[in-house]
Amino acid sequence: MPELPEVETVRRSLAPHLMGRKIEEVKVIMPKIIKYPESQRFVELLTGEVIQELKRRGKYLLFSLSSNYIWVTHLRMTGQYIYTKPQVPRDKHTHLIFILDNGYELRYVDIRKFGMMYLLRPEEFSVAKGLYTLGPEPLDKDFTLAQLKERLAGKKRKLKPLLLDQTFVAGIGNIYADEILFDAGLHPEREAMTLSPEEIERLFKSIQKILQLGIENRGTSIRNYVDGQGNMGGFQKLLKVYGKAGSSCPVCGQPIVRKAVGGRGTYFCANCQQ
DNA sequence: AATTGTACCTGTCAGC
DNA sequence: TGCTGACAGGTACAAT
Repeated sequence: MPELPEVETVRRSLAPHLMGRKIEEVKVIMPKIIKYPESQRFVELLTGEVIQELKRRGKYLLFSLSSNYIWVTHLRMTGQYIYTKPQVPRDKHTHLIFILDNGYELRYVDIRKFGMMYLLRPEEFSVAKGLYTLGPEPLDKDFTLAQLKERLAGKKRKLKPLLLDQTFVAGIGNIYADEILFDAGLHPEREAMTLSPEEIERLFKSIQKILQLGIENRGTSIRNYVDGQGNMGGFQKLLKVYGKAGSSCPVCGQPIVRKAVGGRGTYFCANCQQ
Protein backbone atom coordinates (compact mmCIF):
# COMPACT_ATOMS: atom_id res chain seq x y z
CA MET A 1 0.00 0.00 0.00
CA PRO A 2 2.01 2.86 1.24
CA GLU A 3 4.70 4.72 -0.65
CA LEU A 4 6.82 7.62 0.57
CA PRO A 5 3.95 10.17 0.82
CA GLU A 6 1.70 7.75 2.71
CA VAL A 7 4.44 6.66 5.13
CA GLU A 8 5.35 10.32 5.71
CA THR A 9 1.67 11.10 6.40
CA VAL A 10 1.45 8.22 8.88
CA ARG A 11 4.61 9.52 10.55
CA ARG A 12 3.24 13.05 10.86
CA SER A 13 -0.13 11.85 12.13
CA LEU A 14 1.41 9.64 14.82
CA ALA A 15 4.45 11.60 15.97
CA PRO A 16 2.69 14.17 18.20
CA HIS A 17 0.79 11.42 20.02
CA LEU A 18 3.66 8.98 20.43
CA MET A 19 6.56 11.23 21.37
CA GLY A 20 7.52 10.69 25.00
CA ARG A 21 5.03 7.82 25.41
CA LYS A 22 6.09 4.74 27.32
CA ILE A 23 5.20 1.30 25.95
CA GLU A 24 3.65 -0.47 28.94
CA GLU A 25 2.77 -3.73 27.25
CA VAL A 26 3.16 -5.43 23.87
CA LYS A 27 0.56 -7.98 22.73
CA VAL A 28 1.64 -10.20 19.87
CA ILE A 29 -1.23 -11.91 18.05
CA MET A 30 0.69 -12.74 14.86
CA PRO A 31 4.39 -13.38 15.62
CA LYS A 32 5.39 -13.78 11.96
CA ILE A 33 5.23 -10.01 11.47
CA ILE A 34 8.28 -9.74 13.73
CA LYS A 35 11.39 -10.59 11.73
CA TYR A 36 14.07 -9.85 14.31
CA PRO A 37 14.77 -10.60 17.08
CA GLU A 38 12.61 -13.64 17.94
CA SER A 39 9.17 -12.38 19.03
CA GLN A 40 9.51 -13.07 22.77
CA ARG A 41 12.79 -11.17 22.84
CA PHE A 42 11.20 -8.37 20.79
CA VAL A 43 8.48 -8.02 23.45
CA GLU A 44 10.96 -8.10 26.36
CA LEU A 45 13.14 -5.44 24.80
CA LEU A 46 10.32 -3.12 23.75
CA THR A 47 8.32 -3.26 27.00
CA GLY A 48 9.11 -0.23 29.17
CA GLU A 49 10.77 1.71 26.35
CA VAL A 50 9.92 5.36 25.74
CA ILE A 51 9.40 6.57 22.15
CA GLN A 52 11.70 9.53 21.54
CA GLU A 53 11.22 10.30 17.89
CA LEU A 54 9.40 8.99 14.83
CA LYS A 55 11.42 9.11 11.62
CA ARG A 56 11.02 7.90 8.04
CA ARG A 57 13.54 6.55 5.57
CA GLY A 58 12.11 5.57 2.16
CA LYS A 59 9.00 3.56 3.00
CA TYR A 60 10.33 2.57 6.44
CA LEU A 61 9.08 4.00 9.73
CA LEU A 62 11.74 4.27 12.43
CA PHE A 63 10.84 4.71 16.09
CA SER A 64 13.84 5.78 18.13
CA LEU A 65 13.65 4.58 21.71
CA SER A 66 15.13 5.69 25.02
CA SER A 67 17.75 2.93 24.83
CA ASN A 68 19.89 2.77 21.71
CA TYR A 69 17.44 0.40 20.01
CA ILE A 70 15.46 1.39 16.94
CA TRP A 71 12.07 -0.11 16.21
CA VAL A 72 11.82 -0.49 12.42
CA THR A 73 8.59 -1.15 10.48
CA HIS A 74 7.78 -1.64 6.82
CA LEU A 75 4.05 -1.59 6.02
CA ARG A 76 4.43 -3.33 2.63
CA MET A 77 1.06 -3.55 0.85
CA THR A 78 -1.65 -3.27 3.52
CA GLY A 79 0.02 -2.43 6.84
CA GLN A 80 -1.51 0.27 9.04
CA TYR A 81 -0.74 1.79 12.40
CA ILE A 82 -3.84 2.96 14.24
CA TYR A 83 -3.64 5.11 17.39
CA THR A 84 -6.86 4.62 19.34
CA LYS A 85 -8.60 4.06 22.68
CA PRO A 86 -8.67 0.41 23.83
CA GLN A 87 -12.48 0.28 23.90
CA VAL A 88 -12.75 0.84 20.13
CA PRO A 89 -13.49 -2.58 18.52
CA ARG A 90 -10.48 -4.19 16.89
CA ASP A 91 -10.27 -4.84 13.20
CA LYS A 92 -9.95 -8.61 12.68
CA HIS A 93 -6.57 -8.10 10.99
CA THR A 94 -4.99 -6.57 14.09
CA HIS A 95 -1.70 -8.43 14.63
CA LEU A 96 0.12 -6.47 17.35
CA ILE A 97 -0.99 -4.06 20.07
CA PHE A 98 1.25 -1.63 21.91
CA ILE A 99 -0.35 -0.41 25.14
CA LEU A 100 0.77 3.14 25.97
CA ASP A 101 1.01 5.00 29.28
CA ASN A 102 -1.68 7.57 28.43
CA GLY A 103 -4.75 5.34 28.10
CA TYR A 104 -4.33 4.89 24.35
CA GLU A 105 -2.90 2.04 22.32
CA LEU A 106 -1.15 1.69 18.99
CA ARG A 107 -2.42 -1.19 16.83
CA TYR A 108 -0.68 -2.78 13.90
CA VAL A 109 -3.28 -3.90 11.35
CA ASP A 110 -2.36 -5.70 8.13
CA ILE A 111 -4.80 -7.59 5.88
CA ARG A 112 -2.17 -9.41 3.84
CA LYS A 113 0.42 -9.83 6.63
CA PHE A 114 3.30 -8.79 4.37
CA GLY A 115 4.48 -6.08 6.76
CA MET A 116 7.53 -6.54 8.94
CA MET A 117 9.09 -5.26 12.14
CA TYR A 118 12.59 -5.30 13.54
CA LEU A 119 14.11 -4.11 16.78
CA LEU A 120 17.72 -3.24 16.08
CA ARG A 121 20.77 -1.69 17.66
CA PRO A 122 22.63 0.65 15.29
CA GLU A 123 25.31 -1.97 14.64
CA GLU A 124 22.61 -4.49 13.63
CA PHE A 125 21.11 -2.36 10.85
CA SER A 126 22.24 -4.72 8.09
CA VAL A 127 19.75 -7.30 9.46
CA ALA A 128 17.06 -5.21 7.75
CA LYS A 129 18.65 -5.57 4.35
CA GLY A 130 16.15 -3.40 2.45
CA LEU A 131 16.72 -0.53 4.88
CA TYR A 132 20.46 -0.99 4.76
CA THR A 133 20.69 -0.88 0.96
CA LEU A 134 18.24 2.00 0.43
CA GLY A 135 19.12 4.58 -2.22
CA PRO A 136 19.03 8.38 -1.79
CA GLU A 137 16.09 10.10 -0.13
CA PRO A 138 14.43 11.98 -3.03
CA LEU A 139 13.22 14.98 -1.02
CA ASP A 140 16.51 15.57 0.78
CA LYS A 141 18.88 18.37 -0.19
CA ASP A 142 21.61 15.91 -1.05
CA PHE A 143 19.48 14.36 -3.82
CA THR A 144 20.68 16.46 -6.73
CA LEU A 145 20.29 16.58 -10.50
CA ALA A 146 24.00 15.81 -10.88
CA GLN A 147 23.61 12.75 -8.68
CA LEU A 148 20.59 11.50 -10.65
CA LYS A 149 22.48 12.00 -13.91
CA GLU A 150 25.36 9.96 -12.57
CA ARG A 151 23.09 7.17 -11.33
CA LEU A 152 21.28 6.92 -14.68
CA ALA A 153 24.46 6.83 -16.77
CA GLY A 154 25.05 3.55 -18.58
CA LYS A 155 21.87 1.96 -17.20
CA LYS A 156 20.04 -0.11 -19.79
CA ARG A 157 17.07 -0.66 -17.50
CA LYS A 158 13.61 0.71 -18.25
CA LEU A 159 12.56 3.79 -16.31
CA LYS A 160 9.60 2.20 -14.56
CA PRO A 161 11.46 -0.70 -12.90
CA LEU A 162 14.33 1.66 -12.15
CA LEU A 163 12.07 4.09 -10.24
CA LEU A 164 10.61 1.14 -8.30
CA ASP A 165 14.09 -0.09 -7.34
CA GLN A 166 14.56 1.11 -3.75
CA THR A 167 18.35 0.98 -4.07
CA PHE A 168 18.12 3.48 -6.94
CA VAL A 169 15.88 6.02 -5.18
CA ALA A 170 14.04 5.41 -1.89
CA GLY A 171 10.27 5.62 -1.47
CA ILE A 172 8.74 5.54 -4.95
CA GLY A 173 6.10 2.83 -5.56
CA ASN A 174 3.72 1.86 -8.32
CA ILE A 175 1.30 4.81 -8.12
CA TYR A 176 3.86 7.59 -7.85
CA ALA A 177 6.18 6.01 -10.44
CA ASP A 178 3.39 6.23 -13.05
CA GLU A 179 2.39 9.75 -12.02
CA ILE A 180 6.03 10.92 -12.08
CA LEU A 181 6.65 9.50 -15.56
CA PHE A 182 3.45 11.10 -16.87
CA ASP A 183 4.40 14.45 -15.36
CA ALA A 184 7.86 14.19 -16.91
CA GLY A 185 6.44 13.12 -20.30
CA LEU A 186 8.62 10.00 -20.32
CA HIS A 187 7.61 6.53 -21.49
CA PRO A 188 7.86 3.88 -18.74
CA GLU A 189 9.79 1.61 -21.11
CA ARG A 190 12.44 4.13 -22.08
CA GLU A 191 15.93 2.85 -21.37
CA ALA A 192 17.53 5.00 -18.70
CA MET A 193 20.77 5.60 -20.61
CA THR A 194 18.93 7.09 -23.60
CA LEU A 195 17.63 10.15 -21.70
CA SER A 196 18.87 13.55 -22.85
CA PRO A 197 20.12 16.01 -20.19
CA GLU A 198 16.88 17.93 -20.62
CA GLU A 199 14.80 14.77 -20.04
CA ILE A 200 16.82 13.90 -16.94
CA GLU A 201 16.07 17.35 -15.59
CA ARG A 202 12.35 16.83 -16.22
CA LEU A 203 12.50 13.48 -14.43
CA PHE A 204 14.35 15.03 -11.50
CA LYS A 205 11.81 17.83 -11.11
CA SER A 206 8.82 15.50 -11.49
CA ILE A 207 10.12 13.10 -8.82
CA GLN A 208 10.27 15.92 -6.29
CA LYS A 209 7.10 17.67 -7.43
CA ILE A 210 4.83 14.60 -7.44
CA LEU A 211 6.10 13.19 -4.13
CA GLN A 212 5.74 16.61 -2.51
CA LEU A 213 2.21 16.95 -3.91
CA GLY A 214 1.40 13.49 -2.56
CA ILE A 215 2.50 14.54 0.92
CA GLU A 216 0.60 17.84 0.75
CA ASN A 217 -2.54 15.87 -0.08
CA ARG A 218 -1.92 13.37 2.73
CA GLY A 219 -1.31 10.38 0.45
CA THR A 220 -3.41 8.28 -1.91
CA SER A 221 -6.33 6.18 -0.63
CA ILE A 222 -7.52 3.75 -3.29
CA ARG A 223 -8.16 0.62 -1.29
CA ASN A 224 -6.90 0.37 2.29
CA TYR A 225 -4.61 3.26 3.03
CA VAL A 226 -5.41 5.46 6.04
CA ASP A 227 -3.12 7.49 8.31
CA GLY A 228 -2.48 6.90 12.02
CA GLN A 229 -5.85 8.42 12.94
CA GLY A 230 -7.74 6.34 10.39
CA ASN A 231 -8.14 9.27 7.95
CA MET A 232 -8.05 8.77 4.20
CA GLY A 233 -5.70 10.70 1.95
CA GLY A 234 -6.74 13.02 -0.88
CA PHE A 235 -4.25 12.47 -3.70
CA GLN A 236 -6.45 9.83 -5.41
CA LYS A 237 -8.52 12.79 -6.66
CA LEU A 238 -5.47 14.26 -8.38
CA LEU A 239 -4.19 11.12 -10.11
CA LYS A 240 -3.78 11.64 -13.84
CA VAL A 241 -2.94 8.16 -15.12
CA TYR A 242 -2.72 5.56 -12.34
CA GLY A 243 -5.75 3.24 -12.48
CA LYS A 244 -7.26 5.23 -15.35
CA ALA A 245 -7.04 2.76 -18.26
CA GLY A 246 -9.51 3.77 -20.98
CA SER A 247 -10.17 7.29 -19.74
CA SER A 248 -8.76 10.16 -21.75
CA CYS A 249 -5.40 11.80 -21.12
CA PRO A 250 -5.90 15.16 -19.35
CA VAL A 251 -3.32 16.72 -21.69
CA CYS A 252 -4.04 15.33 -25.20
CA GLY A 253 -7.29 13.40 -24.85
CA GLN A 254 -5.87 10.11 -26.14
CA PRO A 255 -6.85 7.04 -24.07
CA ILE A 256 -4.66 6.07 -21.12
CA VAL A 257 -3.33 2.55 -21.59
CA ARG A 258 -2.41 -0.16 -19.11
CA LYS A 259 0.48 -2.48 -19.74
CA ALA A 260 2.57 -4.74 -17.52
CA VAL A 261 6.10 -3.32 -17.33
CA GLY A 262 8.63 -5.22 -15.25
CA GLY A 263 5.75 -7.30 -13.94
CA ARG A 264 3.79 -4.35 -12.56
CA GLY A 265 0.59 -2.80 -13.88
CA THR A 266 1.64 0.44 -15.58
CA TYR A 267 -0.58 3.28 -16.78
CA PHE A 268 0.54 5.91 -19.26
CA CYS A 269 -0.35 8.06 -22.25
CA ALA A 270 1.44 6.64 -25.29
CA ASN A 271 1.06 10.00 -27.03
CA CYS A 272 2.41 12.35 -24.33
CA GLN A 273 5.05 9.99 -22.93
CA GLN A 274 7.91 9.23 -25.32
C1' DA B 1 26.38 -8.12 -11.59
C1' DA B 2 22.03 -7.50 -13.06
C1' DT B 3 17.47 -8.84 -14.21
C1' DT B 4 13.42 -11.74 -14.01
C1' DG B 5 10.24 -14.93 -11.77
C1' DT B 6 8.01 -16.65 -7.62
C1' DA B 7 6.37 -16.59 -3.05
C1' DC B 8 4.18 -14.49 0.68
C1' DC B 9 -1.47 -13.34 2.10
C1' DT B 10 -6.38 -11.68 1.90
C1' DG B 11 -9.90 -9.32 -0.44
C1' DT B 12 -12.47 -7.63 -4.41
C1' DC B 13 -14.29 -7.57 -8.81
C1' DA B 14 -15.46 -9.15 -13.57
C1' DG B 15 -17.08 -12.83 -16.24
C1' DC B 16 -19.26 -17.24 -16.71
C1' DT C 1 -25.44 -17.60 -6.27
C1' DG C 2 -21.33 -19.53 -6.56
C1' DC C 3 -17.00 -20.47 -8.74
C1' DT C 4 -12.57 -19.12 -11.05
C1' DG C 5 -8.99 -16.19 -12.26
C1' DA C 6 -6.79 -11.75 -12.38
C1' DC C 7 -5.22 -8.18 -9.80
C1' DA C 8 -3.80 -5.11 -5.74
C1' DG C 9 0.25 1.36 -2.66
C1' DG C 10 5.95 -4.35 -1.93
C1' DT C 11 10.02 -6.74 -1.47
C1' DA C 12 12.99 -11.04 -0.31
C1' DC C 13 15.00 -14.64 -2.30
C1' DA C 14 15.93 -18.04 -5.85
C1' DA C 15 16.96 -18.84 -10.48
C1' DT C 16 18.81 -17.36 -14.81
